[in-house]
Amino acid sequence: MKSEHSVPTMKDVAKEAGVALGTVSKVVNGIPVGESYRLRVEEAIKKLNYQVNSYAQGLKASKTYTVALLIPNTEEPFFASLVYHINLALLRRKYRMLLCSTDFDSDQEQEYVTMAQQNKVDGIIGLTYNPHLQIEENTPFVAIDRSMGTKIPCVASDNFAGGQLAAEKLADLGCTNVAFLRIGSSLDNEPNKRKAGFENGCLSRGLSYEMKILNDGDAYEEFESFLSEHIQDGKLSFDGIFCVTDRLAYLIIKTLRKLNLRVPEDVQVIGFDGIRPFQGTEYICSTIVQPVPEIAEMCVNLLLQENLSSKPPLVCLPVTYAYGGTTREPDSLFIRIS
Amino acid sequence: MKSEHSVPTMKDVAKEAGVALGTVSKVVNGIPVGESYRLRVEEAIKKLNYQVNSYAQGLKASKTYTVALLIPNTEEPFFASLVYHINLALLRRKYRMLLCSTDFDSDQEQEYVTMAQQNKVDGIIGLTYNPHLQIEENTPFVAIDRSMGTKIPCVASDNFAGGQLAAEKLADLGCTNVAFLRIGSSLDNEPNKRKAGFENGCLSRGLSYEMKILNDGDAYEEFESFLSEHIQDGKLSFDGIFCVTDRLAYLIIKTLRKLNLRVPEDVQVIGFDGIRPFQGTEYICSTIVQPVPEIAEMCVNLLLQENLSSKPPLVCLPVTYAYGGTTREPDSLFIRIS
DNA sequence: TTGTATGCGTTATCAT
DNA sequence: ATGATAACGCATACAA
Repeated sequence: MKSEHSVPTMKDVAKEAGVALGTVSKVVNGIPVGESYRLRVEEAIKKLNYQVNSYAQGLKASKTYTVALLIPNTEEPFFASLVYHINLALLRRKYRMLLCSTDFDSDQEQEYVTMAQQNKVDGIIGLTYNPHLQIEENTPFVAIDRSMGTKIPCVASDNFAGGQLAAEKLADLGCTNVAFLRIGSSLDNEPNKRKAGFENGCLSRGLSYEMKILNDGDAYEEFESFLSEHIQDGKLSFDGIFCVTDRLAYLIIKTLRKLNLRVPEDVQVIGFDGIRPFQGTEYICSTIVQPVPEIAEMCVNLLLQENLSSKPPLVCLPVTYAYGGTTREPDSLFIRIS
Repeated sequence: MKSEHSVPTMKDVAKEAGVALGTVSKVVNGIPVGESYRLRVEEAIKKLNYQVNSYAQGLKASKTYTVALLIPNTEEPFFASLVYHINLALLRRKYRMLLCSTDFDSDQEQEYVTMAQQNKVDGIIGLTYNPHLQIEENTPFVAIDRSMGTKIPCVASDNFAGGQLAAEKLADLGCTNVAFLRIGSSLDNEPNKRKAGFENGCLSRGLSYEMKILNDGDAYEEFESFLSEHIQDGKLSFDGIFCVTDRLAYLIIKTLRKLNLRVPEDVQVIGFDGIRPFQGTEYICSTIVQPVPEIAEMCVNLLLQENLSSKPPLVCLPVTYAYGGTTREPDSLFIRIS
């Protein structure tokens, strides 16, 4: 007999329960049905250990309750956190998540978009770098950190405000001469606004500042020489540094210590992202924290929202400052202020 | 007309190319077909921007090229790395990955197994904690770090050897009196063998050792008092500590420094896992490195292997020691030895 | 209210 | 070699 070897189908359940196929379908989908029928069907389902086949469902309904997430990787802590929170936000809504690691590769990004569409996903969330990414009109797409035209909503932190906040914090903490260090994609994306925000903050608070901006290919060593050049008699000419990411801040702090500069006594450092080495531990440095859970929630909401017409082109979520050991203690700050 | 609004199907392509449905299917699947037909079909596919529907394929073939990964979360660095490498290993084989974050919750673990089976996944890879996880016979399953019976292969690092290696390294580095600190699941899983391996290593190298073992619920502070109790005149009675994970090592190192003990001068610390704060940066501490890429590859290989009969019950992969700043410099070691 | 029949997009088995 | 047709498992419009 067939049903012995293969997984049971609705037909098997119907036969077992002695009812019609449609009745089983209704029971499965919670559509009202005669009490006695329902019981018999439920019993049969348990007996056969029946489970609906999502693929048949998806084919029928052309709705698959699946969303693809395109992200460079899951090892870099910020990405890892994003993946986790988006996964949770989706699972809460009974959606499944197809994870696609793109490794920053434009071709892979395009490939996975195609793959996702073959899979008839209900939507795609993407943190991508390919400036020419082709997306079918009929596949909802939400971008993270990069605007891809008015038809595609973009969700990001308020990077400009974050830059401003960093400048203001450094000013509050007593800095007068600061630097902005940046390395990363030269692509026009949202995180690039951190620079403008920082400049703006420096100007409004009367901080004198300098910038050192590298591109992705450039050697990190350029930062080392930049810093060395600004040391005179063992003293750095900056008393505050804003790094575009916590990752860079981490490296810069190591370099500063190698140069016999104390952090935060000689120079205070603020990063951006809000990375912790492990879950539940302290921040790796003083930092502007991105609201990752909120970003995740917003992406999923926008993606699954029915009325596509009212989708905003850009959503910026508020960031916060957090102490992480590389700026003056918050306590000493209170003393100074009061 | 219909094909204007919905996505094109094979039928649309057939009509466009003026050939039969079956012919299109053959072209799509690379089955030989008359040259002129093939060209016409390919042209029609491009013109309509046709893509095969994986859901219809999956329904027909009851093979979906999808694998589910059950893991507590993707934020903890070790899990994040595992997710990344498993994702790559699957994508290399043209398999898709369904990510399920379980948050260490037994009910969620069971729920996602059921969900995955409904999705007719071709297999499940799981790093789970539910001791009673029910898995359908016909769904291939590979476990990470925990044996779940002889029918389910388990892939793990060689945790016993790792524990041994830690003891041997500490001995090589000049330690004579060491401690083993552990916190974590009391469940019977592979990482628990680190303790036995360490004891074994200590015995064979004549190290005297002490153990402090906490369970998941216990307060971290117990380690602090344990360490405090072992300080006399500002000196710790251990010169080496092996922590069951890098995470714990990280916390312990912070505590040691708070107690005015220098690492590695006063006490050397070795962790386990091989965590880096960011991709491409140095290890967070001296550590026993788990071969994550190899674990990932092995899981995927075992899962997709055809002959289910020859699946080994337990595969242990070799670990390595890596210097990470919390043991004596490898250079000074060479000098000492030579 | 319950049962029956059709179609979702593909693949594969047949005749042609 | 090509084209028609059935079947995969489910949902639903429709008939009973």
